[in-house]
Amino acid sequence: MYFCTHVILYCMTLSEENYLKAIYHLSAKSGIAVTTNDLADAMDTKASSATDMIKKLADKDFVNYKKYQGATLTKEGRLIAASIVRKHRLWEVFLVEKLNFNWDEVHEVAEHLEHIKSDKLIEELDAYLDYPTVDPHGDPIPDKYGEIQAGKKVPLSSLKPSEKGLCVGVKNTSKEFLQYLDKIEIALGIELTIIEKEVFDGSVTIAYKEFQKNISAVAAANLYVRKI
Amino acid sequence: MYFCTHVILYCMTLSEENYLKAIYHLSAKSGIAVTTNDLADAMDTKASSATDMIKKLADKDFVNYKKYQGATLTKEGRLIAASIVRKHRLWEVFLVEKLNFNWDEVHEVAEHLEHIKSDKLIEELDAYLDYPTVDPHGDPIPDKYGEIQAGKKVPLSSLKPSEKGLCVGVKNTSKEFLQYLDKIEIALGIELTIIEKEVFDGSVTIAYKEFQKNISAVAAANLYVRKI
DNA sequence: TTTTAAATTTAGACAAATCTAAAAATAGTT
DNA sequence: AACTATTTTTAGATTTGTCTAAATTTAAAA
Ligand SMILES: [Mn+2]
Ligand SMILES: [Mn+2]
Ligand SMILES: [Mn+2]
Ligand SMILES: [Mn+2]
Repeated sequence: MYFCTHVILYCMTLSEENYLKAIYHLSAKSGIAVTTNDLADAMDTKASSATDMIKKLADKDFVNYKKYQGATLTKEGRLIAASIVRKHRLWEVFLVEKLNFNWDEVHEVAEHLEHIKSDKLIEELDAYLDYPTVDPHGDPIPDKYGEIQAGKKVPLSSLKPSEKGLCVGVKNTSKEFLQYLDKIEIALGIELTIIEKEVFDGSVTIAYKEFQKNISAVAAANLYVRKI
Repeated sequence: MYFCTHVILYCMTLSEENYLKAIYHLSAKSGIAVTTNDLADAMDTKASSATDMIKKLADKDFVNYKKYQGATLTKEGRLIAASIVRKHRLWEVFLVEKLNFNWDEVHEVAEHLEHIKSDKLIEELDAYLDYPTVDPHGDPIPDKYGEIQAGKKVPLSSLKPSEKGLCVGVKNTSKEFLQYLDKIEIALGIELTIIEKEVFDGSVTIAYKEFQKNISAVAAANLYVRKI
């Protein structure tokens, strides 16, 4: 018995899946209905295109929509979106763990792999990877029911001097930031201790491994830790 | 340095790739130019659609085309088609070797995976699978230059009594035939000896493993062996 | 409250890939 | 060679996802 077979039967187009996923991510961030403009920005299209697609998704009962009021996911829409995110993140784990990809190289390929439709494929891949719970960027992998068990991660910038955190994820996943972290040898699973916070620019001095370094407020805000 | 980067830049559509692959398979079979009707049949579309696509591929210099004369691949078209077949067959190996798929389950998923565009992905996959030369059905995997080193396989039906063959592939790849082979415990790599050929219906009695069985002329014609 | 600005939707157009129906070319047959 | 049947191409229509430009609605400001 594999993941949401009853839903996959709806046989969505590539575009429908990508819009649904964008709505999923945007509404997770804001908590409220996703606006047409935000959706268009996220999808790199125009507002009129977003409106068209929202209507189509509403027709299929994947989103709730009232004119001028933005869109929210229905239970079914959320499940489909979560399954796409699940696939995306499992493939990212595969690429890093098995195929020697670096964590800054996986996203683009995963954008395509996430649309492959096969329940057996994704369940076998999950097993093959030994049921990972987070992807290479520390983002949680929804289970086959679309649920994520969130370890409550906080930005490093929220910690105070002498507090310790386990590095569990990144907010910004740009190549530039990931490569910066590589350069200063910060990776997921590393323990960080806050030494000092500079008042005037928010930069943070942290100790980890054998290092003690100062990172900018921007960097600290984009690195997630779990307090320990 | 990965496979035909200069070609992938052409950024083909899904449909273009599938037509090109169909022309590749059809022309390999017949040796001559692929007709519009044959192509339409293979693609499960109408002749008019095949004509349209042939024209588009000819515009892009992937096929040679003169009205009413059918289509042949250009060097560039053949390279792209071979790269898609290469990806298809490597993914089939992956699914069987790593994800516990049976050989009758892989084709449909591979039809989708073959369109994922990433040179690094496919080269790393190739290495991860230890550079296989044939897929789970015994079909050869083109190398990164589109070349296949064909082990000259012949249908089992062409062997005479007392001749031996190593089972290396199947012609018919339908679920039904593959499951039939599973049932009678014939798999790739098995040694077969012809005991007797029935004149009136062409059926063949073969010995393999601990068995001696009679298979139909149709089955024998669809099982490839390499004489030993 | 009126006016202005911003966000959203509608209307109409376009490219890609397909179809049906009709025309044109080729191949086969008398 | 002339006729017929088959194959192939063209013409015109349709669906999907996109766009621009214009109209409408909502939000903000005066
Ligand atoms: Mn990603
Ligand atoms: Mn990720
Ligand atoms: Mn196959
Ligand atoms: Mn195969």
